[in-house]
Amino acid sequence: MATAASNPYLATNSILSAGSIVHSDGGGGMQPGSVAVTSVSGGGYRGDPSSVKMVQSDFMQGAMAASNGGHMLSHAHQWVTALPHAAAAAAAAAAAAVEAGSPWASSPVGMTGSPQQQQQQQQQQQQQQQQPDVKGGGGGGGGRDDLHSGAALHHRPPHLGPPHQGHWGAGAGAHLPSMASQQQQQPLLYSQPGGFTVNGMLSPPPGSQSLVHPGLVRGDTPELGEHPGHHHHHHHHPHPHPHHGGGGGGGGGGGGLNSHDPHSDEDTPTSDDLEQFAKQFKQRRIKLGFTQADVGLALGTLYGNVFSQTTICRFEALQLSFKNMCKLKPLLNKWLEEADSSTGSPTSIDKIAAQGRKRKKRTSIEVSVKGALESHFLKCPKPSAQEITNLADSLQLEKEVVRVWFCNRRQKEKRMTPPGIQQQTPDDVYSQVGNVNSDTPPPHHGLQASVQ
DNA sequence: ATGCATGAGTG
DNA sequence: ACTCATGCATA
Repeated sequence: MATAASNPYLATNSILSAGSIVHSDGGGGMQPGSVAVTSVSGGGYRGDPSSVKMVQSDFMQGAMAASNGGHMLSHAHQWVTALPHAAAAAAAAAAAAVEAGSPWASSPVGMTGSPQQQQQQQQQQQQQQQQPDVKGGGGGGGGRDDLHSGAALHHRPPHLGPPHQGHWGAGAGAHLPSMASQQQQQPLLYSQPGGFTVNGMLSPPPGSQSLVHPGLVRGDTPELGEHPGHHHHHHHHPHPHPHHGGGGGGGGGGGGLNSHDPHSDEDTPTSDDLEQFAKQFKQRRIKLGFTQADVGLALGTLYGNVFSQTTICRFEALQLSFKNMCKLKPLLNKWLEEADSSTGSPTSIDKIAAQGRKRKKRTSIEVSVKGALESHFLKCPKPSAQEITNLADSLQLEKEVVRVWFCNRRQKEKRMTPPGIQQQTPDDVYSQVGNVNSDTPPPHHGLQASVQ
């Protein structure tokens, strides 16, 4: 629509324009109430070309793209600008630093029915190993995706599943114990530049060797068990679980060692575990006085993977895919341990700032339009290119916007935590026994409980 | 807390 | 072009 026509994005750089005007797409068709507007934030973005320090993750991506021949998928149009030159240099450095040795345990796994299957068996596990490369801990180089595991990727039988997408939490039902394929990512710690102590908030105890045990020992893994027989018994016990000690303090002196949770670190997390953990995590985090953002940064300084507030938030709310939850749990768990062990640490977090990437301004879609999209989604979650085009046309939105909307919508369906399914009372155990596949009805969100 | 966006990896 | 993991920018 107008936006497309006017092509606001390229203009760019214009941060200046921002401030006050909304880019007028007006020309064409902006009628109140019918189109999407893209809002401009006051500052636009903060591009700081001079910043040498980039967030690792971004940096990595940039580097990779570059090395790829710089061929980023060309989308319709790119709103981004080129990468800062700094990236290149940094990349080189990182590359040099890279060294092999990825201790990733390869867990042989087998996982089969993934809890979240979709009606069409598309590729779901493809992403299991998204980044095979080893990137060592070079100075700072850890990318965000250094983890990931499993190497095994075997196609699963196309058993057509029920058209339901299982929400893992939901049904609570069947969580198979074995969907694991978990990995443990290597904790690469990057060597910090000498004299530059960037430790996050918690200073690791002097002999902190903590992170380095990859733990690959566990015998190989079980193969899993996905019994074809699909008899899933879900128990779904609410297990109130014994809190592990903690307590803050409690233990102070002790020495105690009861360590607690049965499933603490590595072991296959089950949905319940995750749910449990997330809850506890949030609670402790708050108690300790950290924000979600703090945690995200701390993970970066501690383990080399920075995460945003968003991700932490989603983790706590269980709004990530099962796999993703599993990936993050160990890291957060580690943080938690460190965090509450260190009393009164000076939460010093150095701000890393900046990334100089420009993003397309967020388009806000009108409610009415959203409604329309919703309806279409119900009818057809995966519209063809052509359909997207018409739809976009009729709604007066850019095609790209519509496409993305659908992608995001699908993701939302997948990750589930239909808010609402948290844990129910023990009684429900009975109720579930019979339904083999109790598909989770569309969890209309609506109730979200926990507040923060 | 979430909506829209980007990009790597896969077909 | 899609899925998935993530995150900036917002509400």
